Amino acid sequence: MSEEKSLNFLEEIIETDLKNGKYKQIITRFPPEPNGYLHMGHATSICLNFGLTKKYPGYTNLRFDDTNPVTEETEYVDSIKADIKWLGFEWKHELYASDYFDQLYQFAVTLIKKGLAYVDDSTSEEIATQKGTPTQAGVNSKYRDRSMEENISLFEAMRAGKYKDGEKVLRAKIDMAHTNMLMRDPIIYRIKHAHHHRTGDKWCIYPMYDFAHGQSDSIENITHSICTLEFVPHRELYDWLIEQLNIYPSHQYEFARRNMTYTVMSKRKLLQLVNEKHVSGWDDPRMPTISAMRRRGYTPESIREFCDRVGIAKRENVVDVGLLEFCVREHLNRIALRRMVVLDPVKVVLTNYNDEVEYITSEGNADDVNDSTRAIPFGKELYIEREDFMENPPKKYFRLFPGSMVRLKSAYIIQCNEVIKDAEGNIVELKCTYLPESKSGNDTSGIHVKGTLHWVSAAHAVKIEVRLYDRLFKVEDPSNEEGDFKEYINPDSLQVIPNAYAEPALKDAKFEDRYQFLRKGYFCLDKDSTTDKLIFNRTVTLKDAWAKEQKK
RNA sequence: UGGGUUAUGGUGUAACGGUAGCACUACAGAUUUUGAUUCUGUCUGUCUAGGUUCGAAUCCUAGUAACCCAACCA
Repeated sequence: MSEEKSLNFLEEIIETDLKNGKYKQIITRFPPEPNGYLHMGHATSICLNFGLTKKYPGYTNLRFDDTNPVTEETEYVDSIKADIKWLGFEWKHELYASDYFDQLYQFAVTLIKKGLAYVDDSTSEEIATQKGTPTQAGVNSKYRDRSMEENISLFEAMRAGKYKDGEKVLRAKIDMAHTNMLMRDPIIYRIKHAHHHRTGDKWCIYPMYDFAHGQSDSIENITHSICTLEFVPHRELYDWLIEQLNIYPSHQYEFARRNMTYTVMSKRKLLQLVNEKHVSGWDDPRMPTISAMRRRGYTPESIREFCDRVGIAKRENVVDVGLLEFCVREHLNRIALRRMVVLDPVKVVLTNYNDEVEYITSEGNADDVNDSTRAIPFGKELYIEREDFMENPPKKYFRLFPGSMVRLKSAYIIQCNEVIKDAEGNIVELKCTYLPESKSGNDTSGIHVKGTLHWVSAAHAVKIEVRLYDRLFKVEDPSNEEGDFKEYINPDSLQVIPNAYAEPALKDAKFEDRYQFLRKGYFCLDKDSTTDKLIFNRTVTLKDAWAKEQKK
């Protein structure tokens, strides 16, 4: 039953820690900075951090890393909370690094008193020069040897607002010749006369990441502080500060960030796409943000499944977006209601059908026992998909062509007899006959056809708008290409079909429902819909063996 | 000319000195009133070179490659 699934490296560490009695429970945290929307990379981290404390005893905090008032906003706080909840996770405590500003200030004072921090008057450029390079040792600042008393009073003056932005900083006193650049007297406090989204104007000095993150972890007794690989060099400083401050020893562990093909996954790049209007906003359905994927019709289940299948490790990776699509198809196939919509219509007239309207029944979802069937109007005039008819079909084409027979889904078998064209030679109508004895459910015709088409009764068709999305970029790894990543944006990533023909049942579409437009893909209602005009987003296409066959 | 991290099929991830497995993809086939779903099968892999060992993806040595580090960002 419970065939054992292998553990990832973090689960191994945790199981060892639990087994050794190092911890009775584990505490993790998800630490977003509220300066942007969450994306699939964050989803990985969320599933990891919250998933770990679902699997093992303990809990996970949500902590906003809000130490830079210039870039952070409440709008982002709200969106982040909504996204985590939507993904299906619950945090134990909602916390903010800014909750700890008083405590962090005291930590800084402690460091100064121990002779391990000093106020530096150097300019930003001077400090950068002092740092040296990865291959050259840095040099000490001329302010490095100020007395403890002087440092204390200068730091108090910084806090009191006596200085302008950039005039002074507080630096840890470690080693300017250290091989780890981060240990070369890192800046731990800077002056920013800026309004903070939570603390308002109480502070004009703010701690840097390195002097906030680890300390916040420690205050919250985080046992496993999980972050991405680029923070590996920070771990030495993280540990050094905890040791010097003699506070609860949280530990940092790093895993490789998640990348996906045909998209970009950095907040900076996503912000550019939004600001430069390459997309309509953070929740444009083509974006890899959680809010965009929600709007597009992805389910939390499918995203969690994706994260689970990909797993975590420490090596660079670019996951095939096809796996994400597989996961969402797998879930949607189970839950989506089947409906028929013709995106690019061509009219079919059944010459031997009378003028009455007949209602045929069809299943909403064959896999769902609770789902009821629905009645669909059928009549003399119908629409089918233009690509489902060819005058001169290639081999293996088993849709409609002159003389051929196909089944109309849940209805009758029809045969094409005549093609009507306009002056320009465009096909405007197909005259067909239907086989009365071939009705679905009691077909006595004895005829087997290879093709089954979706259709909509012309007299009952409901006009809807359909938005088809394709990958946002033309290349697998836009960040790794020559030049700017925006040069590789796919110009055809959005295709709007203003007037698709839908069966009447779709008039009652609900936002929370998922639909499969037969043979066309999975769709959901978009928030731009009005009562006059329903708008549907294509979440993902169906697998298309015919399209593949044609490429050969 | 520094420090750190990582190398397993096309992609992602297992194997913890003992048969290189799983999933996605690709390909072939069966079923199908969705060319969907479902089912079956096939292909492709241990960065390189040495060494230790009865036996190495795993241990040792030497290379190679990729990524990260010089923001008063996180």
